[in-house]
Amino acid sequence: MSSDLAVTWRLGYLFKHAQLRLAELAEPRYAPLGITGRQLALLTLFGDGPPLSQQDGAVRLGIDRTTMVALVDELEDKGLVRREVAPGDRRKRLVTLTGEGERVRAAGEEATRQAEALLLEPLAEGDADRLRAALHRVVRGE
Amino acid sequence: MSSDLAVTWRLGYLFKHAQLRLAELAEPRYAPLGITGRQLALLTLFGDGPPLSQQDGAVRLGIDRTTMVALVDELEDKGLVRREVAPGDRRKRLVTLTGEGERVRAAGEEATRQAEALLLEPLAEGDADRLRAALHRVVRGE
DNA sequence: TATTGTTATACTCTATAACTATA
DNA sequence: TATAGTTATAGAGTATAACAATA
Repeated sequence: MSSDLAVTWRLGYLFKHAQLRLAELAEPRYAPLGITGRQLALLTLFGDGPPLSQQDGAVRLGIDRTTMVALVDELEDKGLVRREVAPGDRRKRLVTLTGEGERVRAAGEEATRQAEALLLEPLAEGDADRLRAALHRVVRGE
Repeated sequence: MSSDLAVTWRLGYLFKHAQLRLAELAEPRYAPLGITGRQLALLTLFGDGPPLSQQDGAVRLGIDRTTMVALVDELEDKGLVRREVAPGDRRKRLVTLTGEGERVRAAGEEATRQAEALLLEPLAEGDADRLRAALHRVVRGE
């Protein structure tokens, strides 16, 4: 199957295939909740900490603000989030979770924990923690 | 910028952004060679070990065989690879590198080493090796 | 019948440009 | 003038279906 060619040790290959395997494990667990992994990422983002505008959220996720519009539309259509005009700046729309959105977020995060645990199963516990910490440092660039 | 919200510790987020940062570092180094990262991945795959058919290569990279057709077309148009009918099975096309393809592959792999080194710069050397090994085990699922 | 390569087609994801409203 | 949100549109990247050649 994946053999052991030089290409399988390149970071680009490893990041891509780690992502593919994680999606295989996670998406079937999100499906019963009626959401995709990307939609859950938004629920996690907007459900955590002080309310963010769409623009703020887009920057944090590394996506374009026009992409954010479509994603928020999807969640609003499902009744999982609300747009609210920001007090103090009427150009901004703060995105907050509805009760149902909060419920789906909690269930989705439990599904995420399960999928991540399965993905990391081949690693000893300390190695799993070190993997996550190393990725976090690399992504932050410090 | 990337702050320290819960979402930034999810593996899905970390894999995606690690990939984005790597691409930012690598693509400018590939550009002078006239290739993209994906094209270099093919040169690395087909330049390593015994000749592979398009189908074999597609399976190893985790892409569809119809996608492979288009990618090989690109490299063939640039004169970097050749298609050869497989001796013993006239349905198969073995993909091999031209002299120029081999030259570009070598230069590209040096560029990859530089980009990976920059990405992993925040980590101690042992941690970098452990990151790569942990990803490899996770991707192989064992 | 099954597999490999190919083509045509469609779908997903994303970004760019241009617009409205607000600052 | 600049920023936030929106819409329309276009470009990657990818997959599905159907076909020809070969096994």
